Amino acid sequence: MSVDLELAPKTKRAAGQPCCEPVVYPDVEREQAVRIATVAKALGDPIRLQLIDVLRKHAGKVCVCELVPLFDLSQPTVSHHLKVLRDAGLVDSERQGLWAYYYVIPNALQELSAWLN
Amino acid sequence: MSVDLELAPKTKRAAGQPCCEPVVYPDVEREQAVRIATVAKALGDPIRLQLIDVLRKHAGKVCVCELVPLFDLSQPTVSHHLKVLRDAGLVDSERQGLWAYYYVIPNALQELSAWLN
DNA sequence: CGTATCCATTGACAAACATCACTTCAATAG
DNA sequence: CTATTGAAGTGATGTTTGTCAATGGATACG
Repeated sequence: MSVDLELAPKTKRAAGQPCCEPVVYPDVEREQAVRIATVAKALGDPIRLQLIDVLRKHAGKVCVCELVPLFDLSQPTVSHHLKVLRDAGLVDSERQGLWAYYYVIPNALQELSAWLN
Repeated sequence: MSVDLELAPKTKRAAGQPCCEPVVYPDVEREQAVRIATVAKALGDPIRLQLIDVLRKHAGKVCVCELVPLFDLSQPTVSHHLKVLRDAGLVDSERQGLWAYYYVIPNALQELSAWLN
């Protein structure tokens, strides 16, 4: 992110004076923040976090029919969470006949991870 | 997380047979998932992500009056986001006279970061 | 005192979200 | 072709979220 803002000095001031200098926020940072926050938001549900966890641990493609019984949720609800993860760019799926196999998109978590470290 | 589940083999099967073996989901994992998802959820808004970013970059305590002008938001809204971050255990604040200074709680992001890596 | 300032809280409201029952679609089996 | 099955889509519903205007509480200043 590298928000290189010179924040105003944190000193007390006389009444009537403005607290801080006006600060301009760079738009570039904002776009990156939106991207990272989108990923974080998708992970911000325990079910989805566990879905990603299972998919990552399995290191391959996992059938939806194996994912549904892991949770105490209806099949459409699990399907909905998978769609949220797909819309956020974290997973993708592949159909083989009746079955649908999901997998984590490589490096999808990288920008968030890099920002955290 | 280490979800050590033996997922059912992803082989096709005859009609009338159940798709997967019943799988039990361990409760311990669930609690950790809830904790990590709580942190991720708090970061799942661009404003809050930028707030955390500024607080981390500044490596100290930052006055609210310096944070508000960074965003095109009303002061109560910024205050609300700071409260969400505090409720999630990511930041804490300290009052000095009229001013309130926020800072990132050390290691608050560690469990999420560790899970991602 | 009285007034100004910083910040949090409240109330309100539209938008987004999580969930389920129901339905639809595609593909396979018989 | 028909019936069955896996998975996605729809509609409805109750909850949560993001935002602001208005208010309140505490502190500093004169």
